[in-house]
Amino acid sequence: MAGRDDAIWLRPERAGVGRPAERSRAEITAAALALADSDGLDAVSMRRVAAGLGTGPGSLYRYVATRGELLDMMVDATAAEYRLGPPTGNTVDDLVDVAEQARAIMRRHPWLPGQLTSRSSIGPHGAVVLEYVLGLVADRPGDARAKLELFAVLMGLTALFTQNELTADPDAARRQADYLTHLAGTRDFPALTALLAGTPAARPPDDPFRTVLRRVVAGLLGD
Amino acid sequence: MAGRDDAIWLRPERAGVGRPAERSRAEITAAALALADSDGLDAVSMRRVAAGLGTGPGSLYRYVATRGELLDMMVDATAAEYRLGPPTGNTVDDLVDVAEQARAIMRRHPWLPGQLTSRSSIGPHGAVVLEYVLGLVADRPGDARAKLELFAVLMGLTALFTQNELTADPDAARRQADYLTHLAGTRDFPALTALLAGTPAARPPDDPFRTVLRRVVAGLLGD
DNA sequence: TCCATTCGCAAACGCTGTTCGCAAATGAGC
DNA sequence: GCTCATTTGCGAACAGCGTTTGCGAATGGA
Repeated sequence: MAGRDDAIWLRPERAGVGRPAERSRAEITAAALALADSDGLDAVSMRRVAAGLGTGPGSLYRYVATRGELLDMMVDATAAEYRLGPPTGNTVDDLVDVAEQARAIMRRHPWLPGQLTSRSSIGPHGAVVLEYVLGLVADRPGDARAKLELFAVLMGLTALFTQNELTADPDAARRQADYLTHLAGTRDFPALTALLAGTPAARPPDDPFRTVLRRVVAGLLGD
Repeated sequence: MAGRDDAIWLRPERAGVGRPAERSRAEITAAALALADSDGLDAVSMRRVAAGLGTGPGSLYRYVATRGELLDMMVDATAAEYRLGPPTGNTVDDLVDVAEQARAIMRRHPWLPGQLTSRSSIGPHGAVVLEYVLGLVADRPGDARAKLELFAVLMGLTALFTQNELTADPDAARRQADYLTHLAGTRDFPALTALLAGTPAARPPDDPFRTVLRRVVAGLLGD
């Protein structure tokens, strides 16, 4: 009965009785994380993770009910990398700082943005970040739904931005660029043609992420 | 030699020589789409799609180089559902209208948001939408990178919102809620506790999607 | 009619997540 | 120190997946 209908965070890691486990959730999570960071998320199969730990795939199910739970644990583990100091008092600055830390973490783990946009599970470490953000906007107006939405948009938008600049598959990007330039050769896409004809923009003046995010956050706060 | 290194949109659908194909890309896409709409995206396996067409899985590879290309075709097919009339002249309004249509389309195809945030392939129908949006901001400042980013954020954010309100897996949502209320019972999460203790907000005053999106779009346009 | 070319299809390959049954290991109670 | 309920480790297996391959059948131009 490994797979309960409770969240994995509510299930006790070790039973007080019987033969003690030889491994821990943290150990398995670390192995999966290393695999994902080096070889991509597809490399995180139960077999590969188990092999990295010197065991069989079936054994992992003593620690985890499903592969999805393992992914949830990986995501939550990255949330431990935040360094959340005391707030400055400027709510927008503090929120943008959280987002900037999020982006730095996502850059260290290129598979993370995709997980944050699809899966939205919060574990012990993620809860600390959520609590911090909720504390930042505690004295602001807005109901629970609005504040949780702020958190979701903050993280989601950061994930979208980071995912765009990482462009996981360079081959797919090239195919896409080929097709768009092909369309620009026709007469049916004048705006696209004009866009691609423009100079390649020698260098972006400054990071659009900060400025866009400032505006979005300010907008969400109702300023 | 079905799998070339060109995008599927650049590969001719039918060869001019030899035995003519019995099916078409559109036919296969329609079958896959129906399967996804009714049984979810996981139901779109090469075997199931093929079975729906009364053939074997291997036969599909005469039309498509990979399953990913089939998914790309499904996504592009949904882009045909946009109704893009002449712009009103108010750029923000027109952009928000596109996003609102996107949300309506995503609601009809619950698997779409997830695809739009992960996969970002543009086909013939998607290109029409892109062209329309680029036309809306043609006379605005900003280089190509900024405008393509605007398009990506517009669609991505809409997908995030829609995905949040669809909450694909109700079981996972319950597990998540259980855990958060559990945390609210401890003393380490005062902001979260306060949030969940608040009244359940009888009814949201108006759709947050419109207002949030207006602000984000305005922010991206530099207003 | 010939023939290059394409298509349909059945079989197979390697991989996946997950389940199951049983032997081994453990600590509590006697 | 032994018993025994309980848990763990693990090998084997299952069903399903995406994809490849080889070959007979179908086609239209020469």
